[in-house]
Amino acid sequence: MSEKQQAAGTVRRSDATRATILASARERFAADGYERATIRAVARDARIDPSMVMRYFGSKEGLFAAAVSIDLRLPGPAGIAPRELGRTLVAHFLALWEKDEVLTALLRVAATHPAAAERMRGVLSEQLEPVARAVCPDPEQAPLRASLCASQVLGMALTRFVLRFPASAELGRDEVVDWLGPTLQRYLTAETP
Amino acid sequence: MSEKQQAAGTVRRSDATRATILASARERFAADGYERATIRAVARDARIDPSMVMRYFGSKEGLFAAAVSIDLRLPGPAGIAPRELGRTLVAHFLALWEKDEVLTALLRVAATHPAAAERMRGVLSEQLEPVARAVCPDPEQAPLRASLCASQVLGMALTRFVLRFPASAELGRDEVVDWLGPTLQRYLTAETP
DNA sequence: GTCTATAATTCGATAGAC
DNA sequence: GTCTATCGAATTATAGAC
Repeated sequence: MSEKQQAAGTVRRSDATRATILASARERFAADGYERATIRAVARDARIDPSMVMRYFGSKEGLFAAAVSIDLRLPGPAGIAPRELGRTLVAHFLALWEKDEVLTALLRVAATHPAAAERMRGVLSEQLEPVARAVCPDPEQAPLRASLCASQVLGMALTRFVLRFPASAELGRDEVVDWLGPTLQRYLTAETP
Repeated sequence: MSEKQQAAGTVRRSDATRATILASARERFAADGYERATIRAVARDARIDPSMVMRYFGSKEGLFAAAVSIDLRLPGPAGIAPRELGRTLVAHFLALWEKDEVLTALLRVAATHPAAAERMRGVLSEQLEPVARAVCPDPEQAPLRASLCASQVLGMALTRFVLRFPASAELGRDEVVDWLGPTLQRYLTAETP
């Protein structure tokens, strides 16, 4: 509280710098993963001094945590036609992945960074499980149903945005929805096979 | 050809050392990814000197290439009941993932290592596309059908073996086959949605 | 074949001038 | 707030003794 007061809504120079650093960090983490995304490279992209990154975020871990902080805000099952739930979820996830590089960064880093994997697990299951709990035949199966949906959504994200399989990357958004929608629909609502 | 002759079938000391190094390398790459799997750590696991790894494999790249060299040997579509193709493929992939850590290592490294991603693309699509070409309605769609199958298979491998989502990791093999089998079946044989 | 020593980089993080 | 200089540690890779 000994800091200088800051009126709400104003833009300090430091806020712009922070935002620039975070944008560069997301790009680097999404492109290279955790280890190869160096603070020096992030700083170079943001055209500032590497020591500024440390000043603002304390450490590389702090930078990563700030860069991938996000709120998915999946739509609740209310207001969606039950038969369209699978397609709606796929379309929503697709939009989230393409909006920025936060999820791509999180996925790529999660492959080798335990804390990021934990974060991915929390982000997805905490958002998907409520949906599954609301619509699947047995609410106790919500974690199972949600994890099945996650496996297909993350698998498509992996082949499309991370591994860049041509046939996956070149699919139109509508085609992805048409193919994966029924899969998620079944994972959520079908009786146990 | 100036090397000492080696009768086929005998086991040199160096062959045992090579095999030990490769086993340790697979474990480390599977657990830590490319950057954090250091030659020193591999050597320590194999209880040999780090310089021996360089002597045998020339470089870290060479070690990785040798550690993940594998032949999937997917069963051809011949001899499988067409209606059981999806389930058969899922069961076969599951067995391959659990046989050793080669595929887990390849997947984890592929997230940040372009050469590994290229290898994963080749390994999977070259094995899956022929199957898809033989059974899908329009052979021209084989790459598309194969990439859809890959997205679901790799997605399950990701959540089960790499990110270790509890609900995915605790699934029994039969449950995985029951849930994913129909998905692959549809990706391979369904009419374009 | 095996090991020691070390070269050559590169990284995260810190100290401190301005 | 910004930058220079640098520390200490870790890495891959090489040279060479034994």
